[in-house]
Amino acid sequence: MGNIARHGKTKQAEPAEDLLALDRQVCFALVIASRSVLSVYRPLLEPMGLTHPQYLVMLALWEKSPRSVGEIAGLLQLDSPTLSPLLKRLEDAGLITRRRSNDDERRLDIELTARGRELRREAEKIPPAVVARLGMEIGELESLHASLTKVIVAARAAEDDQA
Amino acid sequence: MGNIARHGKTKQAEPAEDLLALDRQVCFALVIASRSVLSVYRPLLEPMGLTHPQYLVMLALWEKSPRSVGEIAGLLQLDSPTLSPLLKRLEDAGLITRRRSNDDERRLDIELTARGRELRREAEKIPPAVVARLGMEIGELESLHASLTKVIVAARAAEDDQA
DNA sequence: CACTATTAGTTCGTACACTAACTAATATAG
DNA sequence: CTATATTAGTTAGTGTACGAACTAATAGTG
Repeated sequence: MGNIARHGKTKQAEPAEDLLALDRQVCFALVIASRSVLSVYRPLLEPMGLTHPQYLVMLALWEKSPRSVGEIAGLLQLDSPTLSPLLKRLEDAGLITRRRSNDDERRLDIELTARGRELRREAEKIPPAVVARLGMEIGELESLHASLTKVIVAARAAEDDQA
Repeated sequence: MGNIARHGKTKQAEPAEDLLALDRQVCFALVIASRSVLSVYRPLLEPMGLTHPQYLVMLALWEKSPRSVGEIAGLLQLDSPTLSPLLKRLEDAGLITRRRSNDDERRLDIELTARGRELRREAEKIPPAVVARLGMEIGELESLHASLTKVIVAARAAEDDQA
Protein backbone atom coordinates (compact mmCIF):
# COMPACT_ATOMS: atom_id res chain seq x y z
CA MET A 1 0.00 0.00 0.00
CA GLY A 2 1.10 3.56 -0.40
CA ASN A 3 2.53 5.71 2.30
CA ILE A 4 0.66 7.45 4.99
CA ALA A 5 1.58 10.62 6.74
CA ARG A 6 3.81 10.16 9.74
CA HIS A 7 1.80 10.42 12.91
CA GLY A 8 2.04 13.76 14.56
CA LYS A 9 4.21 16.45 13.05
CA THR A 10 3.72 16.15 9.32
CA LYS A 11 5.91 18.41 7.28
CA GLN A 12 4.16 20.55 4.74
CA ALA A 13 6.30 19.40 1.85
CA GLU A 14 7.27 15.79 2.42
CA PRO A 15 10.59 15.15 0.75
CA ALA A 16 10.43 12.30 -1.76
CA GLU A 17 12.83 10.52 0.52
CA ASP A 18 10.11 9.97 3.08
CA LEU A 19 7.61 8.71 0.56
CA LEU A 20 9.68 5.61 0.07
CA ALA A 21 10.59 5.02 3.71
CA LEU A 22 10.00 1.41 4.61
CA ASP A 23 8.27 2.08 7.89
CA ARG A 24 5.69 4.22 6.17
CA GLN A 25 4.56 1.64 3.64
CA VAL A 26 1.25 0.24 4.77
CA CYS A 27 1.57 -2.67 2.38
CA PHE A 28 4.84 -3.55 4.01
CA ALA A 29 3.08 -3.64 7.39
CA LEU A 30 0.35 -5.75 5.84
CA VAL A 31 2.78 -8.29 4.48
CA ILE A 32 4.76 -8.48 7.70
CA ALA A 33 1.64 -8.73 9.84
CA SER A 34 0.35 -11.51 7.66
CA ARG A 35 3.61 -13.46 7.86
CA SER A 36 3.93 -12.84 11.60
CA VAL A 37 0.47 -14.09 12.41
CA LEU A 38 0.91 -17.09 10.14
CA SER A 39 3.96 -18.02 12.16
CA VAL A 40 1.76 -18.01 15.27
CA TYR A 41 -0.62 -20.40 13.51
CA ARG A 42 2.07 -22.71 12.20
CA PRO A 43 2.95 -24.56 15.41
CA LEU A 44 -0.77 -24.93 16.21
CA LEU A 45 -1.64 -26.33 12.79
CA GLU A 46 1.41 -28.52 12.46
CA PRO A 47 0.14 -31.25 14.83
CA MET A 48 -2.99 -31.44 12.66
CA GLY A 49 -0.83 -31.85 9.59
CA LEU A 50 -2.27 -28.74 7.96
CA THR A 51 -0.74 -25.63 6.45
CA HIS A 52 -2.70 -22.40 6.81
CA PRO A 53 -4.12 -22.38 3.27
CA GLN A 54 -5.16 -25.99 3.78
CA TYR A 55 -6.80 -24.99 7.07
CA LEU A 56 -8.76 -22.30 5.24
CA VAL A 57 -9.98 -24.85 2.70
CA MET A 58 -11.08 -27.12 5.54
CA LEU A 59 -12.94 -24.20 7.16
CA ALA A 60 -14.80 -23.66 3.90
CA LEU A 61 -15.71 -27.34 3.75
CA TRP A 62 -16.77 -27.57 7.38
CA GLU A 63 -19.22 -24.83 6.59
CA LYS A 64 -20.54 -26.73 3.57
CA SER A 65 -19.53 -29.88 1.76
CA PRO A 66 -19.31 -30.78 -1.05
CA ARG A 67 -18.13 -27.71 -2.86
CA SER A 68 -16.60 -27.25 -6.30
CA VAL A 69 -13.04 -26.05 -6.81
CA GLY A 70 -14.28 -22.75 -8.22
CA GLU A 71 -16.54 -22.23 -5.24
CA ILE A 72 -13.63 -22.66 -2.84
CA ALA A 73 -11.45 -20.48 -5.04
CA GLY A 74 -14.03 -17.72 -4.87
CA LEU A 75 -14.33 -17.93 -1.10
CA LEU A 76 -10.59 -17.89 -0.46
CA GLN A 77 -9.80 -15.53 -3.32
CA LEU A 78 -7.40 -18.04 -4.77
CA ASP A 79 -6.90 -19.19 -8.34
CA SER A 80 -7.65 -22.74 -9.29
CA PRO A 81 -4.01 -23.34 -10.29
CA THR A 82 -3.12 -22.78 -6.63
CA LEU A 83 -5.92 -24.93 -5.30
CA SER A 84 -5.46 -27.83 -7.66
CA PRO A 85 -2.28 -29.24 -6.11
CA LEU A 86 -3.33 -28.17 -2.62
CA LEU A 87 -6.51 -30.22 -2.91
CA LYS A 88 -4.56 -33.21 -4.12
CA ARG A 89 -2.43 -32.99 -1.01
CA LEU A 90 -5.55 -32.89 1.17
CA GLU A 91 -6.79 -35.94 -0.70
CA ASP A 92 -3.49 -37.73 -0.12
CA ALA A 93 -3.85 -36.85 3.56
CA GLY A 94 -7.24 -38.60 3.52
CA LEU A 95 -9.21 -35.51 4.53
CA ILE A 96 -11.20 -34.96 1.33
CA THR A 97 -12.30 -36.76 -1.83
CA ARG A 98 -12.15 -35.35 -5.35
CA ARG A 99 -14.77 -36.63 -7.78
CA ARG A 100 -16.25 -35.27 -11.00
CA SER A 101 -19.77 -34.02 -10.53
CA ASN A 102 -22.56 -36.07 -12.07
CA ASP A 103 -24.50 -33.01 -13.28
CA ASP A 104 -21.54 -31.38 -14.91
CA GLU A 105 -18.46 -33.41 -15.69
CA ARG A 106 -16.34 -30.28 -15.82
CA ARG A 107 -16.82 -29.65 -12.13
CA LEU A 108 -15.03 -31.42 -9.34
CA ASP A 109 -16.90 -32.17 -6.14
CA ILE A 110 -14.65 -31.68 -3.14
CA GLU A 111 -16.09 -33.54 -0.20
CA LEU A 112 -14.98 -34.18 3.36
CA THR A 113 -14.11 -37.72 4.40
CA ALA A 114 -15.03 -39.03 7.84
CA ARG A 115 -11.50 -38.20 8.96
CA GLY A 116 -11.86 -34.72 7.51
CA ARG A 117 -15.06 -34.15 9.44
CA GLU A 118 -13.49 -35.44 12.64
CA LEU A 119 -10.56 -33.08 12.35
CA ARG A 120 -12.95 -30.27 13.03
CA ARG A 121 -12.99 -31.04 16.70
CA GLU A 122 -9.25 -30.43 16.85
CA ALA A 123 -9.57 -27.30 14.75
CA GLU A 124 -11.99 -25.73 17.17
CA LYS A 125 -9.14 -25.28 19.59
CA ILE A 126 -7.17 -23.15 17.14
CA PRO A 127 -8.93 -19.77 17.20
CA PRO A 128 -8.98 -19.42 20.99
CA ALA A 129 -5.37 -20.57 21.15
CA VAL A 130 -4.29 -17.95 18.64
CA VAL A 131 -6.13 -15.17 20.43
CA ALA A 132 -4.58 -16.29 23.71
CA ARG A 133 -1.07 -16.32 22.26
CA LEU A 134 -1.48 -12.92 20.69
CA GLY A 135 -2.80 -11.52 23.93
CA MET A 136 -4.62 -8.71 22.18
CA GLU A 137 -7.85 -7.07 23.18
CA ILE A 138 -10.95 -8.18 21.31
CA GLY A 139 -11.64 -4.54 20.55
CA GLU A 140 -8.30 -4.17 18.82
CA LEU A 141 -8.98 -7.26 16.76
CA GLU A 142 -12.37 -5.93 15.81
CA SER A 143 -11.01 -2.61 14.64
CA LEU A 144 -8.29 -4.39 12.70
CA HIS A 145 -10.88 -6.62 11.08
CA ALA A 146 -12.92 -3.58 10.10
CA SER A 147 -9.92 -1.82 8.59
CA LEU A 148 -8.90 -4.92 6.70
CA THR A 149 -12.36 -5.33 5.27
CA LYS A 150 -12.23 -1.79 3.94
CA VAL A 151 -8.88 -2.37 2.31
CA ILE A 152 -10.05 -5.59 0.72
CA VAL A 153 -13.06 -3.83 -0.77
CA ALA A 154 -10.95 -0.89 -1.95
CA ALA A 155 -8.28 -3.13 -3.47
CA ARG A 156 -10.86 -5.25 -5.22
CA ALA A 157 -12.50 -2.16 -6.67
CA ALA A 158 -9.09 -0.94 -7.86
CA GLU A 159 -8.48 -4.25 -9.60
CA ASP A 160 -11.85 -4.14 -11.28
CA ASP A 161 -11.17 -0.64 -12.56
CA GLN A 162 -7.97 -1.96 -14.01
CA ALA A 163 -9.80 -4.76 -15.79
CA MET B 1 -5.53 -14.93 13.82
CA GLY B 2 -8.33 -16.25 15.94
CA ASN B 3 -11.91 -15.22 15.76
CA ILE B 4 -13.42 -12.08 17.02
CA ALA B 5 -16.91 -11.59 18.29
CA ARG B 6 -19.41 -10.75 15.62
CA HIS B 7 -20.18 -7.07 15.65
CA GLY B 8 -23.36 -6.19 17.41
CA LYS B 9 -25.52 -8.89 18.98
CA THR B 10 -23.07 -11.37 20.42
CA LYS B 11 -24.64 -14.49 21.79
CA GLN B 12 -23.66 -15.43 25.28
CA ALA B 13 -22.60 -18.93 24.33
CA GLU B 14 -21.17 -18.81 20.83
CA PRO B 15 -21.72 -22.18 19.19
CA ALA B 16 -18.45 -23.77 18.11
CA GLU B 17 -19.81 -23.52 14.61
CA ASP B 18 -19.32 -19.79 14.61
CA LEU B 19 -15.81 -19.96 15.98
CA LEU B 20 -14.66 -21.53 12.75
CA ALA B 21 -16.66 -19.34 10.38
CA LEU B 22 -14.44 -18.07 7.61
CA ASP B 23 -15.65 -14.50 7.74
CA ARG B 24 -14.75 -14.24 11.38
CA GLN B 25 -11.12 -15.26 11.05
CA VAL B 26 -8.98 -12.16 11.30
CA CYS B 27 -6.01 -14.00 9.88
CA PHE B 28 -8.06 -14.86 6.85
CA ALA B 29 -8.82 -11.16 6.38
CA LEU B 30 -5.15 -10.40 6.83
CA VAL B 31 -4.08 -12.87 4.18
CA ILE B 32 -6.73 -11.74 1.72
CA ALA B 33 -6.00 -8.07 2.32
CA SER B 34 -2.33 -8.69 1.77
CA ARG B 35 -2.92 -10.56 -1.48
CA SER B 36 -5.47 -8.01 -2.67
CA VAL B 37 -3.20 -5.04 -2.11
CA LEU B 38 -0.29 -6.87 -3.70
CA SER B 39 -2.39 -7.30 -6.79
CA VAL B 40 -2.84 -3.52 -6.89
CA TYR B 41 0.93 -3.13 -6.75
CA ARG B 42 1.67 -5.76 -9.37
CA PRO B 43 0.71 -3.81 -12.50
CA LEU B 44 2.55 -0.75 -11.16
CA LEU B 45 5.73 -2.67 -10.38
CA GLU B 46 5.68 -4.80 -13.50
CA PRO B 47 6.92 -2.02 -15.84
CA MET B 48 9.88 -1.57 -13.48
CA GLY B 49 10.58 -5.28 -13.69
CA LEU B 50 10.19 -5.73 -9.94
CA THR B 51 8.12 -8.04 -7.78
CA HIS B 52 6.88 -6.67 -4.47
CA PRO B 53 9.50 -8.41 -2.32
CA GLN B 54 12.15 -7.11 -4.70
CA TYR B 55 10.67 -3.64 -4.40
CA LEU B 56 10.95 -3.88 -0.62
CA VAL B 57 14.60 -4.83 -0.90
CA MET B 58 15.19 -1.85 -3.17
CA LEU B 59 13.46 0.42 -0.63
CA ALA B 60 15.83 -0.83 2.02
CA LEU B 61 18.81 -0.14 -0.21
CA TRP B 62 17.62 3.29 -1.27
CA GLU B 63 17.58 4.16 2.40
CA LYS B 64 21.13 2.88 2.84
CA SER B 65 23.60 1.01 0.65
CA PRO B 66 25.55 -1.19 0.99
CA ARG B 67 23.84 -3.50 3.41
CA SER B 68 24.53 -7.12 4.34
CA VAL B 69 22.07 -9.92 3.58
CA GLY B 70 21.34 -10.34 7.27
CA GLU B 71 20.65 -6.65 7.67
CA ILE B 72 18.08 -6.73 4.86
CA ALA B 73 16.63 -9.94 6.25
CA GLY B 74 16.15 -8.27 9.62
CA LEU B 75 14.45 -5.23 8.12
CA LEU B 76 12.06 -7.19 5.94
CA GLN B 77 11.58 -10.00 8.44
CA LEU B 78 12.68 -12.51 5.87
CA ASP B 79 15.02 -15.48 6.18
CA SER B 80 18.25 -15.47 4.27
CA PRO B 81 17.21 -18.57 2.30
CA THR B 82 14.42 -16.47 0.80
CA LEU B 83 16.65 -13.50 0.15
CA SER B 84 19.55 -15.40 -1.36
CA PRO B 85 17.94 -16.25 -4.72
CA LEU B 86 15.98 -13.00 -4.77
CA LEU B 87 19.20 -10.99 -4.52
CA LYS B 88 20.74 -13.04 -7.30
CA ARG B 89 17.80 -12.11 -9.51
CA LEU B 90 18.27 -8.43 -8.66
CA GLU B 91 21.92 -8.83 -9.57
CA ASP B 92 20.98 -10.48 -12.88
CA ALA B 93 18.67 -7.52 -13.50
CA GLY B 94 21.66 -5.23 -13.03
CA LEU B 95 20.19 -3.35 -10.08
CA ILE B 96 22.60 -4.48 -7.35
CA THR B 97 26.03 -6.02 -6.88
CA ARG B 98 26.88 -8.86 -4.50
CA ARG B 99 30.41 -8.87 -3.13
CA ARG B 100 32.03 -10.43 -0.09
CA SER B 101 32.89 -7.82 2.51
CA ASN B 102 36.55 -7.01 3.04
CA ASP B 103 36.27 -6.83 6.84
CA ASP B 104 34.45 -10.10 7.19
CA GLU B 105 34.50 -12.59 4.37
CA ARG B 106 31.37 -14.26 5.67
CA ARG B 107 29.29 -11.21 4.95
CA LEU B 108 27.99 -10.20 1.56
CA ASP B 109 27.81 -6.52 0.70
CA ILE B 110 24.69 -5.77 -1.30
CA GLU B 111 25.14 -2.48 -3.11
CA LEU B 112 23.07 -0.51 -5.60
CA THR B 113 24.36 -0.10 -9.13
CA ALA B 114 23.89 3.17 -11.00
CA ARG B 115 20.85 1.66 -12.66
CA GLY B 116 19.55 0.58 -9.29
CA ARG B 117 19.90 4.11 -7.95
CA GLU B 118 18.19 5.56 -10.99
CA LEU B 119 15.21 3.26 -10.63
CA ARG B 120 14.33 5.20 -7.53
CA ARG B 121 12.90 8.03 -9.55
CA GLU B 122 10.39 5.64 -11.11
CA ALA B 123 9.64 4.09 -7.74
CA GLU B 124 8.65 7.40 -6.23
CA LYS B 125 5.54 7.32 -8.36
CA ILE B 126 4.37 4.06 -6.82
CA PRO B 127 3.08 5.05 -3.36
CA PRO B 128 0.89 7.93 -4.58
CA ALA B 129 -0.41 5.74 -7.41
CA VAL B 130 -1.38 2.99 -4.98
CA VAL B 131 -3.14 5.38 -2.64
CA ALA B 132 -4.98 6.90 -5.59
CA ARG B 133 -6.09 3.51 -6.88
CA LEU B 134 -7.27 2.39 -3.49
CA GLY B 135 -9.19 5.61 -3.03
CA MET B 136 -9.10 5.31 0.74
CA GLU B 137 -8.94 8.10 3.28
CA ILE B 138 -5.55 8.79 4.81
CA GLY B 139 -7.17 8.46 8.21
CA GLU B 140 -8.33 4.94 7.43
CA LEU B 141 -4.85 4.02 6.28
CA GLU B 142 -3.37 5.46 9.44
CA SER B 143 -5.68 3.49 11.68
CA LEU B 144 -4.97 0.36 9.69
CA HIS B 145 -1.25 0.97 10.02
CA ALA B 146 -1.62 1.37 13.76
CA SER B 147 -3.61 -1.85 14.11
CA LEU B 148 -1.14 -3.74 11.99
CA THR B 149 1.75 -2.53 14.08
CA LYS B 150 0.04 -3.81 17.21
CA VAL B 151 -0.51 -7.21 15.64
CA ILE B 152 3.06 -7.44 14.47
CA VAL B 153 4.31 -6.70 17.97
CA ALA B 154 1.85 -9.15 19.53
CA ALA B 155 2.68 -11.91 17.06
CA ARG B 156 6.39 -11.42 17.51
CA ALA B 157 6.01 -11.62 21.27
CA ALA B 158 3.98 -14.82 20.86
CA GLU B 159 6.72 -16.34 18.75
CA ASP B 160 9.37 -15.39 21.26
CA ASP B 161 7.36 -17.03 24.05
CA GLN B 162 7.25 -20.12 21.94
CA ALA B 163 11.01 -20.09 21.44
C1' DC C 1 -27.68 -30.65 -35.51
C1' DA C 2 -22.99 -28.83 -36.20
C1' DC C 3 -19.91 -24.88 -34.94
C1' DT C 4 -18.32 -21.72 -31.86
C1' DA C 5 -17.82 -19.67 -27.44
C1' DT C 6 -17.60 -20.26 -22.68
C1' DT C 7 -16.55 -22.56 -18.44
C1' DA C 8 -14.02 -25.73 -15.02
C1' DG C 9 -9.82 -27.66 -13.93
C1' DT C 10 -5.08 -29.00 -14.93
C1' DT C 11 -0.30 -28.31 -16.24
C1' DC C 12 3.83 -25.54 -16.75
C1' DG C 13 7.10 -22.01 -15.48
C1' DT C 14 8.65 -18.46 -12.26
C1' DA C 15 9.01 -16.43 -7.74
C1' DC C 16 8.50 -16.33 -2.93
C1' DA C 17 8.53 -18.41 2.04
C1' DC C 18 10.04 -21.58 5.37
C1' DT C 19 12.67 -25.76 7.43
C1' DA C 20 16.73 -28.39 7.68
C1' DA C 21 21.26 -29.43 6.46
C1' DC C 22 25.60 -27.63 4.86
C1' DT C 23 29.94 -24.62 4.04
C1' DA C 24 33.11 -21.16 5.05
C1' DA C 25 34.87 -17.71 8.00
C1' DT C 26 35.45 -15.59 12.48
C1' DA C 27 35.43 -15.56 17.40
C1' DT C 28 36.33 -17.83 21.88
C1' DA C 29 38.17 -20.93 25.35
C1' DG C 30 41.60 -23.34 27.26
C1' DC D 1 47.93 -21.34 19.33
C1' DT D 2 44.47 -24.91 18.47
C1' DA D 3 40.03 -27.03 19.10
C1' DT D 4 35.35 -25.69 19.44
C1' DA D 5 31.48 -22.80 18.98
C1' DT D 6 29.18 -19.25 16.58
C1' DT D 7 27.86 -16.59 12.66
C1' DA D 8 26.72 -15.49 7.61
C1' DG D 9 25.09 -17.29 3.51
C1' DT D 10 23.94 -21.07 0.42
C1' DT D 11 21.62 -25.29 -1.07
C1' DA D 12 17.87 -28.64 -1.17
C1' DG D 13 13.06 -29.83 -0.58
C1' DT D 14 8.11 -28.73 0.14
C1' DG D 15 4.19 -25.75 -0.32
C1' DT D 16 1.88 -21.84 -1.82
C1' DA D 17 0.78 -17.89 -5.46
C1' DC D 18 0.10 -16.35 -10.05
C1' DG D 19 0.21 -15.88 -15.28
C1' DA D 20 -0.27 -18.41 -19.58
C1' DA D 21 -1.39 -22.20 -22.28
C1' DC D 22 -4.05 -26.39 -22.53
C1' DT D 23 -7.98 -29.97 -22.27
C1' DA D 24 -12.51 -31.50 -21.70
C1' DA D 25 -17.24 -30.57 -21.20
C1' DT D 26 -21.28 -27.69 -21.68
C1' DA D 27 -23.92 -23.84 -23.56
C1' DG D 28 -25.47 -21.00 -27.41
C1' DT D 29 -26.21 -19.88 -32.21
C1' DG D 30 -27.56 -20.29 -36.82
